[in-house]
Amino acid sequence: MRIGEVAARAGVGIQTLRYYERRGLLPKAHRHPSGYREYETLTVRLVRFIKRAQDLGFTLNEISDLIRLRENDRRRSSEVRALATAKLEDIEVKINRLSAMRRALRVLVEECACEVSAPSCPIIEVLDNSSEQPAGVGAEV
Amino acid sequence: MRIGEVAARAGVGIQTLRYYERRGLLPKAHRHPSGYREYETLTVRLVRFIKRAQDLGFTLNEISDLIRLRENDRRRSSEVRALATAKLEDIEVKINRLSAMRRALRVLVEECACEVSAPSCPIIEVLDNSSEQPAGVGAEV
DNA sequence: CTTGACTCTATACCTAGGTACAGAGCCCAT
DNA sequence: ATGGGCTCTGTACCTAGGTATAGAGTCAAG
Repeated sequence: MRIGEVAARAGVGIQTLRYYERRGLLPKAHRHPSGYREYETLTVRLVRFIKRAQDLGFTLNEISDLIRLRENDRRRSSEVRALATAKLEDIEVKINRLSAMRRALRVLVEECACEVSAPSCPIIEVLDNSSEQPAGVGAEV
Repeated sequence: MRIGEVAARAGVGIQTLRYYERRGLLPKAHRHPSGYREYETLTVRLVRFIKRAQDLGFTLNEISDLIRLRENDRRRSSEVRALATAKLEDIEVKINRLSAMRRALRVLVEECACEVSAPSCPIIEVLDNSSEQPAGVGAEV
């Protein structure tokens, strides 16, 4: 698969793929004698993963960490494990905060639905407290 | 409360607050005769909300929408409701994707814990499928 | 009544994450 | 064997979201 097809399938520009390669987010592509890059289909999924992780607020460096986690499984396991655990906590926090936002928005939608004005603003209120326990406690999905 | 205190409490720079005001994310601050801005304590929470929402992958424009939702509760309710519902769906998607990442990372942490190598990579695998369920919206990128 | 910390506006600059040329080399259907 | 459409490298440019600097005014403790 050549770069244009990967780009089309993953929904990004060609430049972006080359940029990711330079950044080390994508492995150096295998090259044809002509110099053309050749990709496996896995790459498409990898790129989609990157875009989604970005949409979840991770930076490219963080995403790089996440991706690298998969290659290292066995070797240097304590180090890898520490990183995975740290990322896991970040994710828990994000989930908690999003859950809080969801709750607030649901209240808002219901209020709008029955044309009754809100007593106070749920959106900001909820986020004040409900997000600092990254131990799978609050709001399971 | 003056701008420096708000900045310190919210954990951002002074410039950032002025920037948010210019962007319309924060309401125009009330002014002293001297020209100094005066803030209520609510502003600190509002700013923290903004930073957290950013960390969850929302742009300042999207955050602006979210903030504006609270003021509009009753009037133009169908419009507000539509926006709130749309945001709610974005949030569901994010939560689903984060949950998928969490599942994948948990697998990884457990594998590392017992020193056994992974059969395949959970991280990218999981994200392929598990994120498109909230109200049949086909994730555009 | 001065001195040091704070604030004002305006403008310039910075990083992250792309995106767009320019000029050249492939590929392949006609 | 050639023209249209790929791809290559390299460099320049762009947007979002700040961050820093300059030059001037303000506040309050000593």
